[in-house]
Amino acid sequence: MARMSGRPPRNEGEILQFRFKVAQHALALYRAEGFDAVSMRRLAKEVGCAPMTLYAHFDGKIDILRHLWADVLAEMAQLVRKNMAPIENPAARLQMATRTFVSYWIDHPDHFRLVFMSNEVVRSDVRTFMEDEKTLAHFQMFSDLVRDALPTEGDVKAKADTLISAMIGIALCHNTIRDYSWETASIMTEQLLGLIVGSPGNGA
Amino acid sequence: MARMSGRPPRNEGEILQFRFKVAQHALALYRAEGFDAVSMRRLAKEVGCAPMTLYAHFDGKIDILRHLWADVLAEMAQLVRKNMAPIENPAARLQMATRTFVSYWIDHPDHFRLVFMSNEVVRSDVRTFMEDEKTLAHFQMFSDLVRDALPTEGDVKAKADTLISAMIGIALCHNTIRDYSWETASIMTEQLLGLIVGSPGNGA
DNA sequence: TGATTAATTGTAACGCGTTACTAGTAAACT
DNA sequence: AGTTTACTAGTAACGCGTTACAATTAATCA
Repeated sequence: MARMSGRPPRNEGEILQFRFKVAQHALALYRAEGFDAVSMRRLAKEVGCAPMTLYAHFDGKIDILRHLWADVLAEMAQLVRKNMAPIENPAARLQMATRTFVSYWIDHPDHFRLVFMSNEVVRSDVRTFMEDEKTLAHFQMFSDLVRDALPTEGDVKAKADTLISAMIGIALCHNTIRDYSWETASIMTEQLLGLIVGSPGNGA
Repeated sequence: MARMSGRPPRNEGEILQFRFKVAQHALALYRAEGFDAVSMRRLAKEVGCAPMTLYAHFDGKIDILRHLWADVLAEMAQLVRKNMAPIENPAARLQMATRTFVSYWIDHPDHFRLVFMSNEVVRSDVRTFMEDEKTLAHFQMFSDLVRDALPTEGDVKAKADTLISAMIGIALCHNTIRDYSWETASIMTEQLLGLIVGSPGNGA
């Protein structure tokens, strides 16, 4: 066994190149015509391959959507950084970051739906989100902000994670549960910031 | 115009009866075989009507899913109340409620997906969630808990809403973004409770 | 050249949510 | 009875994600 003849396996560079090409088209499609336009059949037509070829290169649709997540998250992170740029004070920086983060997802419910509400993600153990370190860094950013804003160190990771989850939760509630008359998002973020920089509370 | 002949419109009671019957079957289907089993065609077969008849009585699938939301939320609220029952101290009651709430959605990711991640909900102005006051009361419960646990009054609504959003956010993050190594849910809820009863901070 | 193997294509199918439209039935009227 | 009207059943269609499988093309060997 282990014959040496026949067509050789595809170059690894070519594999990545095709995946990138598909991701590009998917992104363009999403940006131009929205979420519903990004279908496997449509995407294949756009790329110029047969619909079933996509399944040879991706595990399924969510495997393609992950690239869109990364793009949207990058856009969001860039906006946060831009709004923070002129601010010096650490607490004020954290405040601006938090406000921008929440506002972004409320102002772009379609993006929120894409990133945080793509169904079929809950089940299955397939890795879903962090395809590379860049995406992870967008979350890490808040850890740094919290660290800088805290008067005393300790609980940085816990507070940052709680902050992130809560921010996403605020966006989720505003975007989905519309009948309930929520308090303003800005008021809620203010509450959250009180949680971070406020009580000395627990810790060593 | 306005002829008096012909078959009279359906009795309002019959309308509600049919809707209730469908909701019952949908619920049984969901409880027995999970989310994916609740399809329009399958549900119609279960009810004993043609698939298209459902569309004469409901706006679409999400209009049926709303009844499942109500049921799941009721189950959750009942569990919260049961766990709170033996506790007297207001702060401890709030703590138990918060923990139970978050744990419920983490322990039942399928329920979470059903209630908070049903797609197609974001768009359109159709009322989505609160079909009756009972569902709303499950959220109101936390307002009462917060009020009782607060040393001084003020900001009850804001703190309760922030708490609810944050709890849901924690569950969402745990259920969807698995690659990121989140802090424990219990630690996060503890952080949140610090937000409520902790800092005297803002307010009158 | 022909053989071998990888990759792609094509076609069909399944069930899904949803829309449109036609035919049929049920209950009131004259 | 016959007519009018409200409702239901039925059928077909569209595009969707996905699986399965046969047919085809492409690239490397001997």
